[in-house]
Amino acid sequence: MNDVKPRGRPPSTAAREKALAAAHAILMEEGFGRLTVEAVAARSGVGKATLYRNWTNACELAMAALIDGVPLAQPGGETGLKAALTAQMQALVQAFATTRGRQIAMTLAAADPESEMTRAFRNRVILSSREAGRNLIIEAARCGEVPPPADIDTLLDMVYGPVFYRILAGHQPLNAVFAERLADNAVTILTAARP
Amino acid sequence: MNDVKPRGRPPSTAAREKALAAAHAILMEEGFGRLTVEAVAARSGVGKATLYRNWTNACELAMAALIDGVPLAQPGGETGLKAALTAQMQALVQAFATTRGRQIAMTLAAADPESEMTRAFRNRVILSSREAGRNLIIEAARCGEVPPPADIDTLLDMVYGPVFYRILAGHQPLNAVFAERLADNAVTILTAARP
Amino acid sequence: MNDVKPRGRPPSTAAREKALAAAHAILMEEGFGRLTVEAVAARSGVGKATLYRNWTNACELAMAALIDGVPLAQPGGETGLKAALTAQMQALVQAFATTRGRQIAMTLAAADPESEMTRAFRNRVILSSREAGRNLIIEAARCGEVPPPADIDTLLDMVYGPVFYRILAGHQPLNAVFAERLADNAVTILTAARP
Amino acid sequence: MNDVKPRGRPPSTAAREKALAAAHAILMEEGFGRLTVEAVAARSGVGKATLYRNWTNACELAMAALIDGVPLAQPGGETGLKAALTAQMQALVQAFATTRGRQIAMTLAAADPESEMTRAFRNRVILSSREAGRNLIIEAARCGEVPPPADIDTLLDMVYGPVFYRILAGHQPLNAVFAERLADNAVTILTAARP
DNA sequence: TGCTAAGCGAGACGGTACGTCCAGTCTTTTG
DNA sequence: CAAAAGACTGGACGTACCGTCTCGCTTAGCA
Repeated sequence: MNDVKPRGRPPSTAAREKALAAAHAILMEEGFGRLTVEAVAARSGVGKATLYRNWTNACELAMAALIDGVPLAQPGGETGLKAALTAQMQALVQAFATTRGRQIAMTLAAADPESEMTRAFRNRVILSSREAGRNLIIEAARCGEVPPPADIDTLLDMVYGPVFYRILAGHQPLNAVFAERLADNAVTILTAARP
Repeated sequence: MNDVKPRGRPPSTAAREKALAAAHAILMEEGFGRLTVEAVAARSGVGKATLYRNWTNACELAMAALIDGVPLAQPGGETGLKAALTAQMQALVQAFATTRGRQIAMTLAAADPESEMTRAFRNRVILSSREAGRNLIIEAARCGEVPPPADIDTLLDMVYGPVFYRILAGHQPLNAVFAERLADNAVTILTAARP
Repeated sequence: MNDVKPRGRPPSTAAREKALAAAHAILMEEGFGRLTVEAVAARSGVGKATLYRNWTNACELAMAALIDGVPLAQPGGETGLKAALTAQMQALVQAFATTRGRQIAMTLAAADPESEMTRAFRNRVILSSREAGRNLIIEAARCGEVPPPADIDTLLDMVYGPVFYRILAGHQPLNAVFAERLADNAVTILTAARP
Repeated sequence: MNDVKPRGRPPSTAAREKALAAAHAILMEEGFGRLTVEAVAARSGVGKATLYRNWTNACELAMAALIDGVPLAQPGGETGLKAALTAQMQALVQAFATTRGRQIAMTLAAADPESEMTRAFRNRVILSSREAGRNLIIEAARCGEVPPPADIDTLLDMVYGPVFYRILAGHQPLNAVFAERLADNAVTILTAARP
């Protein structure tokens, strides 16, 4: 077993929470560029050393702050793949068509791609909706609503990738119509699979 | 007309070129995080003041350095939309499946979205391939090869967005098969338009 | 002979005058620390190259600007060495108990002591009053009013040095009483010379 | 009382000492003009921020470096005001007839006259010898060696001012004979007081 | 109850880069 | 051909954060 009681004062969860709250507030109010370790320390009242004890740099702290609060698409009672996918995409687009969306993209771009925290952030924030979509499609295929997809990963990227593409490039708006069209086209690809 | 001869010493194109070359080298050798104005000045022998006279910050300098050197998809003599699109996507994926790809994504994420330079960078580096794809599709529709697309913007985002999605999230590799599948699915959507 | 007609556009005395005027204004309004070549160029409309053609650096330009305008003690019709010396010292103290006094001290301290311009500045601005005092004393000795001084240079330094000492150290004010006491003590030293 | 324990890491005296030593070395080897904050940081290994935490600019740093190391005139066992004063003046002249003398004058001229550090510098470096001289004279008057001086401040300025005058203007050398003559004249003024 | 280990805030430390200012030089066009 | 205009390299400025390191003070489990 590995539950040897550690000696000494235990790490303070209060400090972690205050730090995350301050980081989140700075991200929303001032943006990723202002999210410095020093600023979080000053705003939260947590010492810099404590921050470095919990996160290796400001970027990881940002990711930790952003992980909480991304609303997971609740299943919903939609009937039919198209309706369910459309609902999920609209929720996603709404969640990312905000300040937070761009902050998330910037954070991910700046993060060390090898880091453990980056992996967790990707899975929890970027790819969780993609996995939800995968489940919808697999379920629909299991029910015989659509044929089993040939390359589901590419398909998923074609549904979820455009959202981040528009956040990054900003050439077109993120809105409900866009979400619907993405879902539509996904179903088109699925059903047009050669029999 | 507004072609009054400017007085004083004209800006040195040599300085600009040296700066861009140094910036490009740093980007490729050390990454976007090391592209500081100071480093470019030191490496290029160009004064910091001259750099600030030409670009407002290191990020714009990075964009300027990245604008040159992105290979535009040459038209190619492919016959048929699917072949042409596949060829273009494979070239794009090859171009971005490198260090440069991630650097470009990071640069764009870090850039001020309102800046003039950012707009130019987006158009020249991120969206130029998208416009090439648009031309391919419009031409195919004009020839009657496919029906005229209902929402070509969403369709284009579904083709080009996934490339940047994979660069950013890194959950799946960028390779030729992926490029082909994207092109395939795009044609599927186009041809499946309601009869 | 050396009067070969110079070819080309003759040096502009107007440029020199504008430069000196601007330098003087900056010295009085903003102080010696703000007297940069760039500031003089900007304020006077004279090109930097022209300034460097006429003065080797900002400090020399400052000295040139300060040379003009120091009021030479007019002989005055005072009778008697003590009265004449007192009058002269009071005029001097009045002239240096201003912004200009401190600027002059700073300029001299910052100047290259070997430079030609520094020598001229010293002679015209710092030492001219000392020479006037020397003349007063020599004249008085010639008239038999006082014995011929043993070491007139030390005596002169004891009269004029304290003025700059107080400017530099600022431990005591420069005023008319001080000027009078200096003159008194000088006469005391002169008359107390052992016969 | 006001002895609240300071929180946080205490300032490092080692850093201060290293900085002062480096500043002093630069002053002596390269002169006041080369005493930049950057140079002190580079030479001492102390961070720039630490320097700015302790001194507001390079000039104050220079003054701090010059304060230490000015040899205070040791009382000496001279008998008689004239001998004592001569000895003190000769020591002073010897101390200032070096590179240091001019550096000190330049530093004082360049300093902000209002600053706390400037005041300390003046008192410790410029005026300390003057106060020593004041004590000699007061003591001699107390012993009945000379009459009590009418205006001791002016007298002191006439003794010590000429030293800085010669440093600044450089029209005459600083040497032992000059020191002796200053002391002589001072005693002459003192003893010639109205009977 | 006291000991001891570890986390805590605060804040100074050596650094790196920032963006600005100015020095002094060089290269244009204008008078 | 000199003056003016102004861009150039170079270097110091003073600031902001970085990530590390003492400090003195909790806050716990262990003795």
